[in-house]
Amino acid sequence: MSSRFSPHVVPPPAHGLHPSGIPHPTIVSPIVKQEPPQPSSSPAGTSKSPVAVKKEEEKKPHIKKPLNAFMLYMKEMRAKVVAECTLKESAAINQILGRRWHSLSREEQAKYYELARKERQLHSQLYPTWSARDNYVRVTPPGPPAPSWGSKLKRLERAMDHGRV
DNA sequence: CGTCCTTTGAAGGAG
DNA sequence: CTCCTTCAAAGGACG
Repeated sequence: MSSRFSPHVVPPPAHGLHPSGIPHPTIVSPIVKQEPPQPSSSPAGTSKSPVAVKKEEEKKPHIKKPLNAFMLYMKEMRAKVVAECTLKESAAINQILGRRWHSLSREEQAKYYELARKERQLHSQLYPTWSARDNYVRVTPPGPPAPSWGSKLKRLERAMDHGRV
């Protein structure tokens, strides 16, 4: 199995572009938003270089985690569900998506599982050194909970539901 | 303008 | 190995 890939593997993604020429959505530039018009200052000074930054990780463009099967399913069906419902709240839509997910047949679910496999495999080939922890912002405090953790505790409360009944 | 709420899956981290 | 925690999408609601 390990020999599946040609020995000519080229780990260094010097080019952020996918071999197909299609950039991956996982690549998010650190600065995507164009700041609003600024009075005074030097508007002309900063000539907008259309090129330069676009999808290269010159710096560290917060590479997102690869989407799992359900997330991929959500991306496709969400628009449809929203079109049929007057709701737009993701929280409610996601509940419907989750329900519909159970309605899928094995082959249908398998389709998304395999698709997610490719996403992960592609992600790993584009960023072999990337780690899921790189996106971690919330960290579990090693010691006892500090008083500043009031809001964060809500997360822990949900976590309790998972392992605690 | 940031966080919540909500879903499942992945994966790291701790034990 | 098992169990726990965080992030992925994502859009109104809320502070």
